[in-house]
Amino acid sequence: MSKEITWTQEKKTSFQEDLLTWYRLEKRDLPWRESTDPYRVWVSEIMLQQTQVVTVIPYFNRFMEWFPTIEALANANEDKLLKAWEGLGYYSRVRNMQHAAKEIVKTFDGKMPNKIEDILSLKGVGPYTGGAIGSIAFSLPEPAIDGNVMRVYSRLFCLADDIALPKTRKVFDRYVRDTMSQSEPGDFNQALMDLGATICTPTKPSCETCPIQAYCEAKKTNTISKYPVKKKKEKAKPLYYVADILQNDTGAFLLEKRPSDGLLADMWTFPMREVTKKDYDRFSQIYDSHDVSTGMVAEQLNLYDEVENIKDKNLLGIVTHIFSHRKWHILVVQDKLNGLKDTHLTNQKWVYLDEFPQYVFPKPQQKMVELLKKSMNN
DNA sequence: AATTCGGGGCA
DNA sequence: TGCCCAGAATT
Repeated sequence: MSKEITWTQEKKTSFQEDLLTWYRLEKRDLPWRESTDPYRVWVSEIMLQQTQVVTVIPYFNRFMEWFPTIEALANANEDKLLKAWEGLGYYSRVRNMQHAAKEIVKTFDGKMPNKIEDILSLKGVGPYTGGAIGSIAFSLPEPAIDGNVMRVYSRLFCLADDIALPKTRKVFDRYVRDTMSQSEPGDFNQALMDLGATICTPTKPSCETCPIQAYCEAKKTNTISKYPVKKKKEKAKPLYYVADILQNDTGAFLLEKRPSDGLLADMWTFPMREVTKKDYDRFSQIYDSHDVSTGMVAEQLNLYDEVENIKDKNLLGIVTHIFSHRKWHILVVQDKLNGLKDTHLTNQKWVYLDEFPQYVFPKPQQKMVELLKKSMNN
């Protein structure tokens, strides 16, 4: 079924040397490369999942200050932990990491285990991250196959397997395992990542400066642009919401904690409710056609009866936010009367503006707060 | 095997 | 806009 690897041992060796030589010369200077301490490698690899290097750097430095050791992570306060991750996304990553840290303290004497099976047993550590930790921290000859590596190898061997399919990772595993450096697996894996990030890029790769162009089948056959093969993703499904900004007579705002599972678990937002696209459109069209810098009252537009749920509200603005699989459209409204409304829901809380930084806000909420602050300055 | 998890960088 | 990013867990 899949192609055989036809490289001689001599070719493999010289390929590895060319790649490693380039890496020693050109490798990026990154905070987590100051050492190969397993904890630092682990934290960086988790943060780097589906996240670009430039985004991770400040988060990584702060995280290491706040939680310098595995034990510190295991014992960390949950709110502080989530706060350290605020804005980074995929929040289950940090919950899983603490779960794993506790496991390491309990089962592995507080030290990252050095056997690949044990590393892979940790919550949140999959084939990629396990290979990265194993190879970089413990020099285990394990591949670390991510999007970069699949792109590089798909071109190197003209592999047309759809890299969006789960089973394709096994194909690449075989190729990388068979061609990687056994003596310096950590540098080899990191070299592939750097190559994918700086030379063998998705569009317009710099083949002229590529240290392994002589080995590249796609370069030889002038088919670079055909690789990697990847099925297109579904578009994000649009969802429509109204968010209420309510303020009590002491000036505090009502916040609501999201459920413990699902999207943005345990994070705080203004109370939101889903509305139909029809209701959303009606109101947002009106919004588009008017100056909203001073806010607008639906009531004044005789839409009182047409726009259910949002009458009596001042529209502060619209927040949109794109996740990987859905797109939120949020009408942000404020009760036009500074109401004396109260709440008895346990997942809600009255919070003053200057206390907001103590709460973990996902991006859409941060955007809504910006709208609120802007309106308060007018 | 398909879906569900955020958010930003960049043409 | 659409694509990609040092992916893993859940269903």
